[in-house]
Amino acid sequence: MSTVTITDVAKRVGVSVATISRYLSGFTVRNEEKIREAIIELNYRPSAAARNLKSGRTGIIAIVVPDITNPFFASIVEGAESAVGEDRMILLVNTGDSREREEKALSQLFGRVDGVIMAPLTEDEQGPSFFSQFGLPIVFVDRVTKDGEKFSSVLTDNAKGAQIATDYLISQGHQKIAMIGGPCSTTPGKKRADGYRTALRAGEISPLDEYFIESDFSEAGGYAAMCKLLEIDAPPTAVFVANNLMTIGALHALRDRGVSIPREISIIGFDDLEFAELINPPLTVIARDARLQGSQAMDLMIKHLNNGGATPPEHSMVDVQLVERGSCALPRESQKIRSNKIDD
Amino acid sequence: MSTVTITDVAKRVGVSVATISRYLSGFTVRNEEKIREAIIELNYRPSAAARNLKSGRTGIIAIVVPDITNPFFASIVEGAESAVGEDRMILLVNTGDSREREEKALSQLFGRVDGVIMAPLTEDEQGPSFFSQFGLPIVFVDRVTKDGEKFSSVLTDNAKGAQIATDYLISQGHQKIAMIGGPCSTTPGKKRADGYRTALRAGEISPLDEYFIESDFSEAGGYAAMCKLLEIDAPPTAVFVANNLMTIGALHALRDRGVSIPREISIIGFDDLEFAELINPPLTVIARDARLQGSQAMDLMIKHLNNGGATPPEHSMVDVQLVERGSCALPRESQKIRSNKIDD
DNA sequence: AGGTTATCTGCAATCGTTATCAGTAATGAT
DNA sequence: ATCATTACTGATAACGATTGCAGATAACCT
Repeated sequence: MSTVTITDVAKRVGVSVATISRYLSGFTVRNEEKIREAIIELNYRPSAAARNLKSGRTGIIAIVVPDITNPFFASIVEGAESAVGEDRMILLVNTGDSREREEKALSQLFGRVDGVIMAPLTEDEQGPSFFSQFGLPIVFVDRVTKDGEKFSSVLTDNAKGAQIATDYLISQGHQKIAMIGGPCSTTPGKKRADGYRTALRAGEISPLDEYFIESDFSEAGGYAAMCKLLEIDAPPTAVFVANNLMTIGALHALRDRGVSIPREISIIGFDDLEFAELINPPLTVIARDARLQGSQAMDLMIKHLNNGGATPPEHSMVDVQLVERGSCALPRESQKIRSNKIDD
Repeated sequence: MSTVTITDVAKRVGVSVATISRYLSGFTVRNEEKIREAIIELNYRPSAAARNLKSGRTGIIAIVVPDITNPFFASIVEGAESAVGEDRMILLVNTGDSREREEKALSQLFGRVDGVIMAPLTEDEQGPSFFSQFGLPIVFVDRVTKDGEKFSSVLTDNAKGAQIATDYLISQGHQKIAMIGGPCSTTPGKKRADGYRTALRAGEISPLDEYFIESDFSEAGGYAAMCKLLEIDAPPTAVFVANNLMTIGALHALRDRGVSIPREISIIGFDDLEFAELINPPLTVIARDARLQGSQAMDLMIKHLNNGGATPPEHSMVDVQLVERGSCALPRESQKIRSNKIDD
């Protein structure tokens, strides 16, 4: 039924396939009217496969993210989608934080897409030219890898964000400031930890190993990390949590143990949440425009493709800002927690 | 560089392209070892485009959703992704609630994908065989259209969910029960409104027009609707909100006006939220397994494709359940609100 | 009308793969 | 040694579109 080819249209009109093809490509041809009619009557749609084969272009850009249910990545995807334009589409790959799937996806993507926008799982672990081997144009978003220099990227100012968060806590009088971080093998994990330590040192507080927990950017990880922090002899009076999912986990942990925010502990998250104002107290966060990151990545990719893949890598940086709400306050109650713990 | 074809491999090994092709398809050939080596050395990857052209299959399944940043749809996508299997991939289209983009996507998808899993925007408005015209296998998820009978679908038991929610409010003693609904042109919008009314009648409460607001499933819509409800002379003592985004909006509205939940008003949402336990009070909702809906839809699609597209449409239904938390209570304070309003 | 452009046209090659078909080599049976 | 069977191979025609080339038609000028 739906196997109408350009030949069928040509026969119907009584011209050669070349003429139909030219009509489709926008050239002026003699029987435009009849061709238009024939196409509609036959319900002809050009075969994408055949076009790809001839042109080598697919009109599809892949976007590879670790977890689409993370609102941050969903926003990146939405941003990319909004910038993709009329004549291209997005192919989504959700790697589910599996490196194996990430690699398989990349190799399957070859030939199916014109380019890949991706948030890679880790910086290290792969060889230095791991991503080059696939022969695909890549734009990294949110995270880079060792061969980051070879490809364009759109990052957040992670270090700055972490620094602002930590500074803010210091300015409120906190000294015992903990951090629940992401994997240091990832760009945001590493940079945010750096920013945290830089701010501490600038505030003449020496970073304690005990107060830094390297977690995994997941809700469960945030939960576990917060529990661990609460069990320390001298628990922190404030915690900076390095991403949204871990923040949710941390909040759950605090809620389950009945720890009051910000009376007993102050908390600041990285990445805003749709419901940050709705929780009690409203959550103070470091926010950034994820949609913008996605659309910028797409812009970079399209620019690259439209230039025949001849553009040099470009690196862009999205700004962060502090959104003050109610989850941080003076550390006046910190003694109380400590004495409680000593009773155990 | 990356233009290594099957011919190159054949030359290298000293056999014909046919042999290489057969090797790739799993037949036993004489020089397996040499072929394997040559493929690796040359970094040969079969052209997806050429294969598509020959076979007519792309190995790609599209998933079309109105809004990927809605956690519900993100979960559907994740579920579908998890069930897609080794040899297929997912192409995501985010229509942004635009019917124009939905239609354009569908026509662009033809030939690029083997099938489409979609949550259509509206049931009506399009002609009865609108979706048939594209000649694509479709599985509807969450929503159906007029030609729903022709295609498989995976729906939620929307009416039942709405009924349970309303019953629950009635059982707590509420009489003035409002609903913030979705567009009645959509399946969930219509069915949930039906369930709400059915439950009211069963409880011998006659549905008031004033208490039913047809909104648009968006956060802003939920906000506006809740504001409207609060301005009624005899405002409701309980509200059933028909989806997650509108619930967020409604909560924001209540918060902005300082209305206390559940003291002054009880609220129950449709679709659970990651943070439902974190808000104050924890939100009572009707929950369902969105991931499961996604994976079931994918299963149906794959089954259909593997049978050569010869399977009859199947319709499956995902169950709902009440998750009691703290946002609903007895309507004891309702008089107070009313008297306030009379003062105006 | 005749000659020169300017437009448009059809033919056929091409993209990289798979499937068909006829053919060759190896094996086994007699 | 002959023939039948099996197991593999290579040449080639598709798949459906695009494009360079050469030829045809139309338009334009004197």
